[in-house]
Amino acid sequence: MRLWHKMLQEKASAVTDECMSRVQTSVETDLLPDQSQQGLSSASAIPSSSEPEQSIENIKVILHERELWKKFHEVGTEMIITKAGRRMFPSYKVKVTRMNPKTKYILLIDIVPADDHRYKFCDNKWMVAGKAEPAMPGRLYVHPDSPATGAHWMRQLVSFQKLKLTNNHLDPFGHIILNSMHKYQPRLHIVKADENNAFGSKNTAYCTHVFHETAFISVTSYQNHKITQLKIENNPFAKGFRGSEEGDLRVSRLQGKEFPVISKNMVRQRLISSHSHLAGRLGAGVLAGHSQVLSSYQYETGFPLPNSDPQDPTSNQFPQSRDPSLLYHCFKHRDNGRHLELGCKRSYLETSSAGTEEHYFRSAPSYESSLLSHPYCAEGISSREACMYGSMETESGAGAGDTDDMANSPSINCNVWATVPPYPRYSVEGIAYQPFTAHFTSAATHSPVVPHPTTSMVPRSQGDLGVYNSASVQRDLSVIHPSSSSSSCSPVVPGSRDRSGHPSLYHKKPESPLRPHRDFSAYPTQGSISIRDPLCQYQVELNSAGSHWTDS
DNA sequence: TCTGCTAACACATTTGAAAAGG
DNA sequence: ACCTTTTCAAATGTGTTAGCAG
Repeated sequence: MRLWHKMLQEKASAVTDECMSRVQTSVETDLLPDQSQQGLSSASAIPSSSEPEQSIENIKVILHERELWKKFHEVGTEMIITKAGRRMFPSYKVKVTRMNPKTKYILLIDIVPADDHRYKFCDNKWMVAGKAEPAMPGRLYVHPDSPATGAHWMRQLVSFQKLKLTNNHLDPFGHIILNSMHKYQPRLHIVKADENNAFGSKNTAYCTHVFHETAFISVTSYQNHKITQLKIENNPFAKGFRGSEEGDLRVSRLQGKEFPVISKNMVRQRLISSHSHLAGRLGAGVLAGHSQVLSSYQYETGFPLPNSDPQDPTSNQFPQSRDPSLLYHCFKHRDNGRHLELGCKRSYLETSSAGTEEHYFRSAPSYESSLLSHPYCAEGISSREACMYGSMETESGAGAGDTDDMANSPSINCNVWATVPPYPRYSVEGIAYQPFTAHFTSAATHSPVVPHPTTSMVPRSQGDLGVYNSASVQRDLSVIHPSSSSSSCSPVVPGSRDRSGHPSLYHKKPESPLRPHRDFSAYPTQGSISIRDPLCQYQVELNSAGSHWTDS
């Protein structure tokens, strides 16, 4: 952690003292009564007296369908990840207010590890099963409407429902890559577009909002039957699995039987439930109790109750990004009873430790700064689908669990776009921000990690998808703070320029129209990235020594 | 044997183009 | 000719399941 802190300081070296002094690090969970009644969770930054009323830290974000999220969260949200990519459900939707109606903003989401553990579903509970796998490339999902004016964002719900999760490390579609059986925390970033409708320059202000009820464990198949039932009950696409009250009639219908059939998963779940339930209450006679439990649907929740605060911030210290390579993508895209073993070391609940929101906010490092250290340009964006930015950059030597340094870190939360490489040892080379279809070879030259899809690989235009890998996303944004919701913001640091003299690393021409349907593309502009070609994927490799997730 | 992953499957919803109507 | 509404097929999203692999 000390190394991590040092690196942050190095990163901040390019930032003026004035900038540092103006850093807005404190954020506040703000759940308004009326919003609570609406089932909305809001997160807003503490307003800065020196900032205009509609400055970025005043933006309020309300999580849509918060009650539904809480339902899942109380049971232990699981999100299916597949090779082809799977949507999240509940989908991430927010209501944004207090934006400057005329200012243009870019909304994006990233999903960062919530801790450095690998989990397994044991005894109907999520338990730590070991150390986490190396983090996947930290991709960002940029809302397809970005950039858009505050009036646009506030007009209606902002939906990220088309965000997809995958476990394919070589995913060519720009989906967010996750490891199965790991816990993750989605985060929303609101970035103020600069004068060029871009962000990435030093003077880019942004804020980050985290709703802890959106945390989830990624799985390739559902582990907790309660989650399955919640999904079936609430997801329209799963209506086909809604049977009668028993919920199994469809299964029997599919199998041409006249009686309900208990699926394997349900049997597993019920056995697990009965095992734990009876073991706890009866201590014996498990077999005798099975039939009763099978019919009574008594399940134990795998996640701790809300009050137990499984997303405790102090439990979320974990190494940051692990892979040195940085990738930019942008291309168009059409869019068991076996768990009864008792070898679990400690429960998922136990991995959390007590912590306060105050602690979280005060100790929050500047993990956003590097997220924004890579260029984004929405020029030419014309896709209804989102752009995704990802990073495979990693940090070696950064350890998990060093909470003290984190808590004691002074104003390192300088939320401005880095104008120099986040870390001296990293450098962007071999700029490959070229239309994928036209510069395949060139891009491939610089990107040995992610395969370069040809146009033939791209499904028909169900969605135009841009993928951007943001350096340091994993590294600097990985520590999740478990308040009911939280946010952190930054002020604008005016007058800054990137190394190439451009006002920003990512930019969009001011005249670029805002359309409902957009195509995303990116192109290099002397070290900056912009988006132009709807059928492209861009990759940039950071020149950095390989790093590994270490415990140091 | 245990555990996790994948592909195929059936069903429901969404999407978008074509047809119909005003 | 233009616009709106309706229709319908294809695409997409979903959980389940059997089988495979380490």
